[in-house]
Amino acid sequence: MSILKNAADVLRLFGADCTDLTVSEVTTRLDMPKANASRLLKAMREAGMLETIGDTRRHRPGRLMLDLAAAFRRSSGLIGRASEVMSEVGLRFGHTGYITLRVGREVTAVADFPGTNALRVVSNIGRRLPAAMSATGRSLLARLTDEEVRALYEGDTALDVLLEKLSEVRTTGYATSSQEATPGVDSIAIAVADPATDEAVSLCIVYPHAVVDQSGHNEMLAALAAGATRIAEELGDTGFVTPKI
Amino acid sequence: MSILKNAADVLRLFGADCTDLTVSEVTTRLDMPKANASRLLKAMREAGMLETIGDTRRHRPGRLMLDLAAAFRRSSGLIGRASEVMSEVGLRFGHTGYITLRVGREVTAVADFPGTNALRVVSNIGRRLPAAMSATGRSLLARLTDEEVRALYEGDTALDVLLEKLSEVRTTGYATSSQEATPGVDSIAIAVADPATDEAVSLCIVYPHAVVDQSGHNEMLAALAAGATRIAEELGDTGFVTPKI
DNA sequence: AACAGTAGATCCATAAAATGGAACTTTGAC
DNA sequence: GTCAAAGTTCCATTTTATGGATCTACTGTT
Repeated sequence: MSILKNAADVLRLFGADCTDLTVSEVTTRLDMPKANASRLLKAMREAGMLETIGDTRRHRPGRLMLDLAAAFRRSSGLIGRASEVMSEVGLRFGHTGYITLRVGREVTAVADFPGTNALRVVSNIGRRLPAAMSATGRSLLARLTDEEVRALYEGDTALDVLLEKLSEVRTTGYATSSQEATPGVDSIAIAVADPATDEAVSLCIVYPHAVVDQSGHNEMLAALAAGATRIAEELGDTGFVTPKI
Repeated sequence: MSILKNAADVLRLFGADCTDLTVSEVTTRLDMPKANASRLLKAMREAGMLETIGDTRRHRPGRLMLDLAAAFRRSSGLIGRASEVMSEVGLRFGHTGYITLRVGREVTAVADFPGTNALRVVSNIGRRLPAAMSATGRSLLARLTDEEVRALYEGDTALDVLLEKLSEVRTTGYATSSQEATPGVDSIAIAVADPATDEAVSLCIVYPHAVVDQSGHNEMLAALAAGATRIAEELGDTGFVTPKI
C-alpha cells in the first residue's frame, strides 16, 4: 500500500464534520497501527500537506491545499462559465447560488455565491449532500442513463422513486426541491456538461421558501435556464435538455 | 526523498498561473527523471490527489482537494470570526473583501467576499501577492518585529522603505494602499491574531479608487476597525493595535 | 505533588516501494 | 506513412514503509 494512498485517505477524512485530526483519530478511523499513523502525519506535516493547529496535536490541511481548489476551478472552462452565470443570477435575485459536481452518490459544491438578501440561505461550501435527495444532485443524476443510475444505487430501496423523479427532470430540463435537505429552503438546479472533458456541473440556486412566490420562482428558473442554455450551446453539450418553463 | 515530499512539490506547482500539469512539465520544473514524474503522477492519480482533464494527459488537482480549503477555514475560529466581519462589512459597502494570511513573503486569500456594487474589484482567490507590496501583506508583516522582518527580507534593497511603512502601520493600526498592485484599486487592511494558535489573518477590503471619497474611506475603515477590535478582544490578541482613525 | 491513564514517538528486523538509466510504446504534426 | 516528442515500462539497486513492542510526554484526578 503506497504511502500516497494513505496520505490521500487521511485527507479524505476531512469532511463536512471533521476539521481537524489527531494521530489517534487516524489510527481508529483508518484502522491503522498507531506507529504508522504517527509517522504518516509527521511525513505529511513535513511535506506541507498538513499543519498543526497552534502547538496542539491537532492537524488540519496545510496551507499548500488552499490554492488547489482555485486551480481546479480555473482548469475548467465549464466551471468558469458557470460561475459567470451564477454570479449574474445571484446578484439579480440576491439569493445564494452554488456550482456543484457529483462524486458517486454525493454532490459537492465547487464554488459558492453568497446571497445578498437579508433573509438568505447561508452558503456552506464543503458540505456534501446525497445526490438523490437534492435538486442539484438529481439534475446531475438525470444526465446518466437509467442503467447507470441502477448500477450506482444498486440495492437502494428508493431506486424506483428516484428513477421516476429523474425521468421528470429529463423531460422538464430542470430539477427543484422544496424543504427537502433543509426545512424552509427551496432550490432550483440545472445541469450542463462539457463534452470535451466529459465533466458535468449543476447550477443551483437556493432560497428561503417563505420569501419567493410562484412568479419569483419562474423568473429565477428562466434566468438560470437562459444561462445554462447559453453554456450548453457554447460547449456543444448534446445531452442538454432546454428547460421547458 | 519521500514520495510525499515529491507529491507535495507537484501540488505546489499549481499556482496562480498554473492550472494543469503534464509529465514533461513536472520533469522540467522539478528537475526530475521523467520515469519518476510519470510514475509519480500516476500514483497521485490513483490516490485521487490528481485527475486528468477529460481524457487528455493534462492533470489538475483531484476532487479530493476541493473540501480541504473548507476544512482549513472551519478549523480556525479566527477565520470564522473574520468571515463574519467581512461579510457584514462587504454587504454594507458593496465592495469586495478578503481574508488573507501570510506565507513567507507572500499573502494568500483564504476566503473571499465578492462585492455587490456594479463597479467592484473582482475577487481572485488563489492569487498570491507579495506581502511587502500590498496593504493586506503589510498589515500582517507589521505584526512581526523589525528583526524578524529583516531576517525575512534579507538582502532586499527596499528593506528600509518597508520597515518605515511597517512602523507607520504599527502606529495607526491599519494599512492602506492606493493603486499599488492593481491600477485603479485601493485597499484597507487590518490584521488580527489568535494567541491560542499563533495564527494571524488580515481583514482586507478592496474597492475602485474612483468611486470612494475620503469620507467613504473613513466609514469603511471604521467598520473594519470595529470588527477587528471585537475579534482581538474576544481572542485576547495582545499584539493588536486599536486603529486610530 | 504523586499517580494513573492515555496519546504519541521511537526502535528494530523485515517487507515493500522508490529510484534512474535505458529500452520501448504512444501521440500528434507534417 | 514518417518522425520527433511525450509518456510508459523494465530492471537491479537503494531507500523507505511496516507493525509489534517499548519508551516518553502529556491530562486530569485525588
